[in-house]
Amino acid sequence: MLYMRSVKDDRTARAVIRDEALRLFGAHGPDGVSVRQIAAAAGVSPALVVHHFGSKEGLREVVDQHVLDTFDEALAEMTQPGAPDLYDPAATGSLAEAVLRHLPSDSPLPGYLRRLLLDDSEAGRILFRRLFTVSQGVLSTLSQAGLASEGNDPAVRAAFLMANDLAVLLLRDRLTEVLGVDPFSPDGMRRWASEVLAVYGSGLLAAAPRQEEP
Amino acid sequence: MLYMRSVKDDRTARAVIRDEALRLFGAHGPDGVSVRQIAAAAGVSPALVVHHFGSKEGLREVVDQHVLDTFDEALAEMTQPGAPDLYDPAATGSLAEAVLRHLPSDSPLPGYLRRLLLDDSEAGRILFRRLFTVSQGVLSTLSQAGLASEGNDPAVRAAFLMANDLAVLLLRDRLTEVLGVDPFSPDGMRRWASEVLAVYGSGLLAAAPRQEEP
DNA sequence: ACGTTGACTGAACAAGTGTTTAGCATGCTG
DNA sequence: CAGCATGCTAAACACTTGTTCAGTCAACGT
Repeated sequence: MLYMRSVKDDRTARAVIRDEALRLFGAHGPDGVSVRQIAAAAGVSPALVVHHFGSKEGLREVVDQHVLDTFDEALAEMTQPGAPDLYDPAATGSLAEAVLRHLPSDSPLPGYLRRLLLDDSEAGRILFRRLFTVSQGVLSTLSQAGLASEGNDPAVRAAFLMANDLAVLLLRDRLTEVLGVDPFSPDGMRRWASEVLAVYGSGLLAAAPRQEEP
Repeated sequence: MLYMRSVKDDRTARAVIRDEALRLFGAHGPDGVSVRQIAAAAGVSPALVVHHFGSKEGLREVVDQHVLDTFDEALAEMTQPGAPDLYDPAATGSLAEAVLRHLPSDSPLPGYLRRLLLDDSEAGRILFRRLFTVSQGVLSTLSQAGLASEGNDPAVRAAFLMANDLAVLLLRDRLTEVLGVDPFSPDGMRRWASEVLAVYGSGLLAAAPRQEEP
């Protein structure tokens, strides 16, 4: 448990520290992890952590920025080339899901993004604002395409859709427990998206259509 | 700042400690608050805290239980007598809001409930399960009254509605920032509920009706 | 009046925190 | 080769943490 770095690892020690910090911060929060734990996970001495990043706070800022960059990259990837996913009405409520599908299933990024959104940090504010802008853009595009209405209060409607979307990420573990299925698993995503689509499509009142077989 | 207790305060010191812990835990999380800070806020010595509660962990458990009890009380109040709020279709998406309206606007309870839902604690699991059951009950009742459909996947639909509802609580500060209005303020609740009602009523596609004037 | 119980405090303790310092290699550059 | 920066560590520092201990004070029952 002391030395976590595998024998073949061409990342610099600095990168290893950053990655382990990302993983541990995401899992337990910055206050729930000590510099010594990060150092042990990275297989280095505690002093090296502060040597590379100045302080624990400095490390946190670097990780924040790194996560923000990675997220932007993933977002740009799916918003630029053809963008079949984003502006598909069937994908309306799964913006976050779409981003997460671009990541390995054991990625520490979702957990860290979750904390960014929940904790009161500058990076979190930036992230949230960016997501809100995207949500507004999607709603606007759908509206112009005649696939949705912006409603009486477009800003609130965009916020509502985004909040609903993020709720799955924020409450993932809890939902997994009561539903018996991880909403981010293939099966869970199918079931969740199906209901979201039904409600967004024609409201709560509409009679349930037959289960469609693909 | 040292002695927070007002001169007239008939609560026992034990109750004062519990209340201050509730407030501080809700604001900064149990790990973000020291026993000394709680003691100072309550105007007592740190030793008295552990004298009454055994340990910091013991205090946390008592506060958890206290919050759970208070919440159940508030829930029972609005689910029993006539229950005009709960099973009103116009109140579908505002279960949490309805509970919060029963509290003073500066109550520390919402913040603590938020942490219960987000952190991985036993009390949080119980709370979430309880909320899920209520959501299922509401959906079932609305369905029997012909005011909503349970959809193809009633459990997921109930979870979806609950998650959307809770998202406002979890993201309150962030939403306040991008929208410029607190979604729990009278104005914010009106705007938010209006969009929720519109979407739940007839989906995203429906044309925006005229703003209704009461 | 005495003794016991309970609320309560100041001081101390062991453990863990982030950070500093001095020093050891190693490898590049003059 | 000398010199200097770089990556890195062990040890220590000052501080905070939760908790313990000995003891004071007031209230209450006998």
